[in-house]
This record gives sequence, C-alpha cells and structure tokens, in this order.
Amino acid sequence: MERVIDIDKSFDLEKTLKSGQCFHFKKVEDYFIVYGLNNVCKIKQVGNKLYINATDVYYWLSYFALDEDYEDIIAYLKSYARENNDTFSLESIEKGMGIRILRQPFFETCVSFIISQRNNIPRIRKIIFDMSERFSSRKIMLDGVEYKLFPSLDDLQKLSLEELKSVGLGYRAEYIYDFVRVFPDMIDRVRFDYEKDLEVLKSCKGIGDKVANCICLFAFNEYDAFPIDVWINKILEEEYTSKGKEFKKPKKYAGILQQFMFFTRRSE
DNA sequence: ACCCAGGCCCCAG
DNA sequence: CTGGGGCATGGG
Repeated sequence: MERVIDIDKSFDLEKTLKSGQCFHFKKVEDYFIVYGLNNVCKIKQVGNKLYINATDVYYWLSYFALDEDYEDIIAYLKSYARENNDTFSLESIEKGMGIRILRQPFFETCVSFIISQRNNIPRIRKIIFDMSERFSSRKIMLDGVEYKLFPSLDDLQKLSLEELKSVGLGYRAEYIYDFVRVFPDMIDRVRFDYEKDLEVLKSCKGIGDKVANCICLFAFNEYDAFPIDVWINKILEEEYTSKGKEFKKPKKYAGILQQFMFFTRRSE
C-alpha cells in the first residue's frame, strides 16, 4: 500500500541515506529499499513528494525523523555559526541541507558501528547484507517478495567465532562475539542520559568513543553526541586549528552539524 | 607492492 | 593519562 507524503527541502532522501549513518539499504531502479527493525520499505522522492510503500508507514515516518522540525534546528545552527564567524559550519549547513539524523534500531546500530571501525562504507554495507542473508531467522513480506531483516540477538548468539569470521569481519568478529553476550545486560542501562549512555556503551570491548557517539546519535537521536572520526579530525585540523581558529560546538544539535560537516567534506 | 577505510585495544612511559 | 604499534580484510 503506497502512501504519498508532502515534504519540504529539509528532507532529501538520497542525501540522508548516503550520508554514511546507515548501511542497510539498497537502490533498485528509481527507489530505495530500506530495512528497519521489523519493517522494510520501498521509498522514493520526487520533488517535494515522498512515496512510501511499506508494511507500516508510521514506522518509517519515525525512522526518517519526519516529525522533527529541521527548519527550526537549521535556523539555530546557522545563527550559532554566524555568531562565531564559523564559515565552514555555514558552508556545511548549506551543503548538508536535507540530511536528517535517522532513528535506527539499537542492536543493529551497535553491531554496524562496531564493524565500521577501520573499514569503508561499501564494505560495511556488504557485511551487513551478508550477515542478514546468512545468519538471520527474521524475514518480512512486502508486495509478495520476502526480505531478510537484520539478525536477532538470538541468531548471532548461536554463531561460533569461525562462523562470524566467515563474512569478512576480521578481528572485529571477536568484538561481535563478545558484544552479543553482554548486550542483554546492557539494554536496560541505556537511553537514560548521554554521558551515562557513553559510559555503558564504552564498557563493551570494541566500542570506543567514536562508535559510542555514533550509537547515541543514530539510534537514540542524542543530538549532543558528536562522533569524531578521521574525516572530522581532518576538518578540525585543516579548517580550524591550522588557520588559528577554534571550533565551538553548538550547545544544541551538535550531532546534526557534525553530520553536515562529514557529508560536506566527503562529497568534495 | 602500498595505502586506506566513519577506531580500538593494549601496553609502555 | 597520553602516545603509538598492531590489528583482518578487500579495493584502489
């Protein structure tokens, strides 16, 4: 059942999906197939219309954070950047316009970003799809076609280290092996407070400061989270430190600005 | 062959 | 607590 939704320029589907925050989607013809927690959708954007074909449309409105007022957020970030004469932030806000921070499933986000370390985006995506294809007991039908969802905690707990390694996880296989065993103990201790969430997440082997911030941002929409990876580090060095400037993190929505900056530098 | 990819662990000092 | 070596894998 297809639903048509009016959107404005604060949402750009393709930019959002390709901004490096999610890995479980695929382009087919003129639309994207996106995999969520217990849902899959076929979605495309034409101008200011969004066409969603899904088992549960409301899930996807939340997944894409379409209930957030990005006009307001962007106005705040712009005025903050102007106050600080921050030209790179202003440029990033222009170029990143349309990107939204998604609300992704917690477990899958953890596993995905553990995999992301010292890895590149196409290969992360390949591993996520291979894991779903080979290890998942979870599937869903849409338009008479069956789609494999990301494996459940249970699915991954059953695997040996060797089986995990067989999808090209390399040394990260041991992190995943450990993670699925401590996850049940952790699930009730997060989504409470940003600093505490970081602490809990970082107590897992294989989750450091950057990955923990990605999880807070992309699964919990904790907008104070500001993941610093090699690209953001390059930006801080080249656009600020080496020019004698200081980057001042916005007091609100820093994570959204970070995603705009990341996108801007990567799409040069 | 070499370098890099949305880093992290572990061990010196 | 900080800095640096090592880490699996595949693609350019």
